[in-house]
Order: sequence, then structure tokens, then C-alpha cells
Amino acid sequence: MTKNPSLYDPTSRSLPISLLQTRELIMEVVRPMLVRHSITEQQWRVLRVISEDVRLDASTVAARACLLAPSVTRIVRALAKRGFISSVRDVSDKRRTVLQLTEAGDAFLEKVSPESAEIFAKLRRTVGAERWEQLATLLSDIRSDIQAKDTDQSDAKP
Amino acid sequence: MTKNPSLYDPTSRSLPISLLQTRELIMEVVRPMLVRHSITEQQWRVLRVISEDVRLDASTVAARACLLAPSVTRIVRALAKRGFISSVRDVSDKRRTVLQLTEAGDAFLEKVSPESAEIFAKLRRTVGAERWEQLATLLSDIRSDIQAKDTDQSDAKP
DNA sequence: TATAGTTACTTAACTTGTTAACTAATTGCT
DNA sequence: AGCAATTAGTTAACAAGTTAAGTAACTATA
Repeated sequence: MTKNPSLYDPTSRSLPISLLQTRELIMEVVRPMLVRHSITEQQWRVLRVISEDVRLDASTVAARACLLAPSVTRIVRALAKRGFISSVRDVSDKRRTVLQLTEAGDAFLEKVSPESAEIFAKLRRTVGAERWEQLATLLSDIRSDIQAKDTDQSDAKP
Repeated sequence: MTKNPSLYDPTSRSLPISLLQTRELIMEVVRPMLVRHSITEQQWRVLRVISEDVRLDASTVAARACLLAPSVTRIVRALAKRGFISSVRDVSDKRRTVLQLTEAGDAFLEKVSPESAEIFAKLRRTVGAERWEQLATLLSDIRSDIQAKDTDQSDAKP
């Protein structure tokens, strides 16, 4: 043990660990569904992110799905091979890749949707709808705060 | 895009994605410190978890640090090699490995501590102490709820 | 007290993520 | 216009996580 344990938050209150543990607990419930549909967590995230916009470039998808560029390259290849997304070079900026959901990808999302909805509805009931919403809002607000601070120049080097 | 986008939460409110994004944003600030001290995220988690108890077996550490058993085997080997922890076979149950922080491990934690504290103090100010605490509490409560539900037998098969 | 079943951990093979170097395209500067 | 600097994405080498099988130790039961 540490001589001075108070130097750190208990891991149960350390935000990075806590966020991870909580996510893990939720994913334990969700994962069997993803396995049944032969899709990985990361592919699922990418699919969800792409479904939210008409057209999105690979970098944006990477940022929103919390993935690095090389991972996205691989995942995009896998999803395109399966026919769920199309990956086309941007005409106005030929460095960029434009990703779009295909009909098949859309159909897949709609097929999985009821199962997913049920799982999350159950979780939401377990946790309580109010707290569930509270957490979603808190996380979103906190992300804004940190990002705003990251972006501003108040502590940039002179 | 999906024909029926309302089937899913926007990824910005999907709890699994949101938890990941928020953690990632925090870790971006913390990671450089870990790199400076030549320790990986996972090793750091294990060290923190072990420091909280006098003696802990490998399985408990795995659960608390959100790691799988094979990963813990490797990480324990690395941390033991560096002299930060001791890994001894339990005398009363020879299947178990008892992990303990060494003097050197303790010293390491105390060396890194001020840097870590400063980083988190800054983050906490950015986010607001109240919201920071609110999030820690919410996450802890929600974990309890899900775990309680997992453990109870109300929906077990007959 | 055998022994079937379970638990704790390790090892091995495979799959993913990560870092760094590379290509191609675009932008900014002079 | 010309060229350095930046950006988007890929590839390749390596490190980490994951799954499955294996070993050793313990527990419950007949």
C-alpha cells in the first residue's frame, strides 16, 4: 500500500477508470448482440457514426468513433467489403475519402435496431431514465468544456 | 443516411460512445505524463489498483482495472521486472497470485503523484468541481445499479 | 476418499491497435 | 508560378488485446 493513499482518488472515483468500468459494464450486455450479427465493436461505432450524416470523410469518422486513422482504413475496408458502406474519393479534395451508408448498410442497421433498442431500454430502466439522461447530458457538457479549453489560446505559449 | 434515424440515439448521446469519447478527451491530457514516465495506461491502472489494498489477487486486479486475465499476466510480469510490484503464490490457495506494491512501486507513485494531481486539478477546474464530482458519483451509482441487476435472480431462467 | 466440476492463472495463435514512415494532394508564402 | 509546409490517407512493423486450450489446484458430492 502507499504510505500516503490520499495522493490519489480511489480508483472507484478516478474518472478515467470509472468511465472505462462503466462502459465495460454496459458493453458486457451489448456485446452478445454484436457477436450474433458478426460485427465488431469498432465496426459498429463506425457504422453508427456514418449513418448520422449524408457524407462524412474518414478523418471525421475517426474522431467521432474514437479510432486512429489506420484502424479506420481497415474497418472501412471490412465494412465496404460487406457492402454496408461506400468509400469514394472526394472530387473537390482528392486526398479525402467520402464515406456513405449503402442501402445494405441501412438495412443492416434497421435489422439490428430492435434488438439494440430493447437492450438499451432494459439498461435504461435498470439505471432509471432520469439518471441515464443526466449522465448523457453531463458527459456531453463536460466534453464541450474540455474541448473549448483545448481550443482556446489563453494558455498557449507566447 | 438511415431512412429512420430516430431508431438510434445520436452517437453524441449514445452512452457507450459518449463514455469512450469523454475518456479519450481526458486521456489526451494525461497520456503525455505517462509517456514521460515510461509507463503504459494499463500498467498505470494496475499500479493504482494494487496500491489501494495491502494484498490483492490477480483476478481482482483484472476486474478493477478492466483487463483480461492474459493481459494481467503480461502486465504483472512487466511491473515486477521493473520492481514496482511483487507477485507471490498464495499459501492458502496455491492457484492464486498475490500482488503487492513494493517500496519502489510506492516511490514511483509518489514521484508521479504531483504531476498527476496538477493535471487533474486543471481538468477539474475546466469542468467545474461540482460537475466533476457529480459525474464521479453518477458513474459509481450507475455501476452499482447494473451490477445489482446482473447479480439478482429476478430474471434468471426457471 | 475418489472424482467430476470449477476456479485461477498461463501459454499460444490470432486479431486488433499503435507508431512511424511514406505517397499524394492541397495550401500558404514569396 | 514555384516550392516549402501541411493535411489525408495508406502501408508496414511492432505492441497490445482477445480467444481458446491447457495446467494446476481446489471444492462439492457420491
